[in-house]
Amino acid sequence: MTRWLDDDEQHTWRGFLAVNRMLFERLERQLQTGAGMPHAYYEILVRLSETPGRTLRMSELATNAHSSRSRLSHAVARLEEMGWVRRKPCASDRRGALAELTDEGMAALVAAAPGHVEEVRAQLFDALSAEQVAALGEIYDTVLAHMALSHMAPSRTAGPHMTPAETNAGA
Amino acid sequence: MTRWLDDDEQHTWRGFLAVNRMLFERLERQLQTGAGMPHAYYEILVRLSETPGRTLRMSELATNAHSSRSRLSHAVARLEEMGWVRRKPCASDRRGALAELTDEGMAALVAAAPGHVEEVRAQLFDALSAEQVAALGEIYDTVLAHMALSHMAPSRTAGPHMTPAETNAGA
DNA sequence: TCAAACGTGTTGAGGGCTCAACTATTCCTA
DNA sequence: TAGGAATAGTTGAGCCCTCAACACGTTTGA
Repeated sequence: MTRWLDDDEQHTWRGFLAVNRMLFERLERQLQTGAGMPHAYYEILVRLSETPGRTLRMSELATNAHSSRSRLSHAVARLEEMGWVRRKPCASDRRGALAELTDEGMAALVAAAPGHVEEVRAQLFDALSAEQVAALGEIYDTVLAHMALSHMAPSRTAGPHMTPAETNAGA
Repeated sequence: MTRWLDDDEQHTWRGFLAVNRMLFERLERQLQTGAGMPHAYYEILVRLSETPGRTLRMSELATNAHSSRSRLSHAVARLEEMGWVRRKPCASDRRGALAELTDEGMAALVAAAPGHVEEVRAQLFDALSAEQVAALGEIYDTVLAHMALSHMAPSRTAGPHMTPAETNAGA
């Protein structure tokens, strides 16, 4: 019943896993030692910095930074301790909260950016041609569109993943 | 000085980040609720299951599963508690340790695999044509080859510690 | 031969994340 | 316009991971 991965899919999937783990490990290390923050925090600062007024509702920030509400709440608490973000009440909705990037936070981001971009370049883009970069971007767009759809469509039946080798595909 | 990302690169990079966070979030959730293990542990079980004798040296297992030694050590401790893996001394090198997949561990993997594969398919491969799958696999191969090289031939010019490099907006 | 260097694996502290439960506010509708 | 449902955000427990330090076995070279 299970639609196991064929050889091409298996190969691509293992490449995906390897690239992701290695790339993120290196990015995290670079950001942590070079700028004292994990990548998730960097992303939060970036999104705030791109917003006019450098201020966003928590929930909107969560969406932009691909974060859960809970994760963002913990993260902003930490970022507040560091003095990089400030919480403010939301005038139009008293349930809400606003997160505002402080000048110190902006400075931390400006200081972190060059080293981070260099690492992304060194690990990823330096390996790829312009055509490959474009192709990769299109593939990601396709996947994102698909994920957004499947998020609304229901019915997840049980099904399998990597073949446990010894059981053979049967497993 | 900084070689910022151009528009295509920026677009691809943001797609990469979005796909990765969403995909892993869904995979982790599926595996956790469906099989009671995080993806990192699933990967460890897979690598062991693929080895004749279902046994590997810790360091080799770490490499295969894209794990640090420390992470693997913690993980195997946990997997031992669950009864899915057993540690054994290594005869040829008394520093070493072997990790062996137990029958219970194999059963857990066989039970977990269908649901996991289905999720990978639903979230990723169902969105892509065979050509896209192949193209993606080649791109990952390229990146992996590049990463392996840059790992040995260092000379990261900017140095591991970046001085908060004053300048430039961007982010 | 034996000490220094190296390799292998473990440990514990600390931090980030998920999950579920919770408070507070706003929306919806009868 | 009250009451329930939905939304916004927070919190704490528990788990996983990283980092640095450690223990111990092996290799090397003077």
